Amino acid sequence: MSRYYFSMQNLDSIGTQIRKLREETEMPLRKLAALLDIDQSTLSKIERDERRANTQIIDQIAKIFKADKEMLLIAFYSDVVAYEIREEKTFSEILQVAEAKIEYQRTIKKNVK
Amino acid sequence: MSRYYFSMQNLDSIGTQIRKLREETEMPLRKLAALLDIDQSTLSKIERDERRANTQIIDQIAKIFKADKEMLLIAFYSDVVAYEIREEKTFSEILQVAEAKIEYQRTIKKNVK
DNA sequence: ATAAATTTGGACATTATTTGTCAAGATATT
DNA sequence: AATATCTTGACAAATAATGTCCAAATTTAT
Repeated sequence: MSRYYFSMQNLDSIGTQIRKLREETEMPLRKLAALLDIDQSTLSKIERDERRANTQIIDQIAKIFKADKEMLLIAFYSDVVAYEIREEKTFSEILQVAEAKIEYQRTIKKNVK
Repeated sequence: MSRYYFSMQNLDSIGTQIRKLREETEMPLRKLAALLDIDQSTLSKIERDERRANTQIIDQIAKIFKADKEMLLIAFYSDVVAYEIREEKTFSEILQVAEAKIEYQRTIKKNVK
């Protein structure tokens, strides 16, 4: 159902979600960093939202913990978006217009094909 | 009324909006660039969405053309956001979660004060 | 309580991205 | 055709992101 993520939405940052997945399986940060082929200090910072993850890491995390990749990507991108406009009092309007723009751009693309 | 921007929403990019404002007053690009203290080639690129504007430029544009600064800022930020997630099929969920996160972060801030 | 394992913080070099600037080419206007 | 306007691409400089290391701090196990 299309409102699944809306009703079940998880407001944890992507970093917190990664940390929770890792801790649920009692995997040391050091080991997960090795699996992801990144420095452990980098992973530490990602889990505490001091550094950005990226989609490649999200992808691997989903596989390693058999987690819902789409949900993780939503967490990741919503962090990025929220960070960008968090200080704007019109954040809600900004998001509405952004959505309309994306939809609009897609209808154009379809008609061009 | 709070849904003003929603119903009146302008889906032109910030670049297009700047160009329209400039052309309405028949001001040469060269001259506007001088007022903004940027290179004319940079302004040309901003108007065609090849380079990003910034809030300082938006601010000056609003003053120069006596335009609605808030509307321009919405156009600017919505461009940024739309660009970031335009390829994601879950863009709508991403925006919903981003909004919820910002609201959530603000309630926290208020309670901490 | 101490040792061992784990996580964090900060410095630094490397790489990538953004920004400013210029000059020549293209387009439009007079 | 000359002039004014705008666009394009190249390049350097500034800024930001990323990778890497290691020591300090914290947590866990013995």
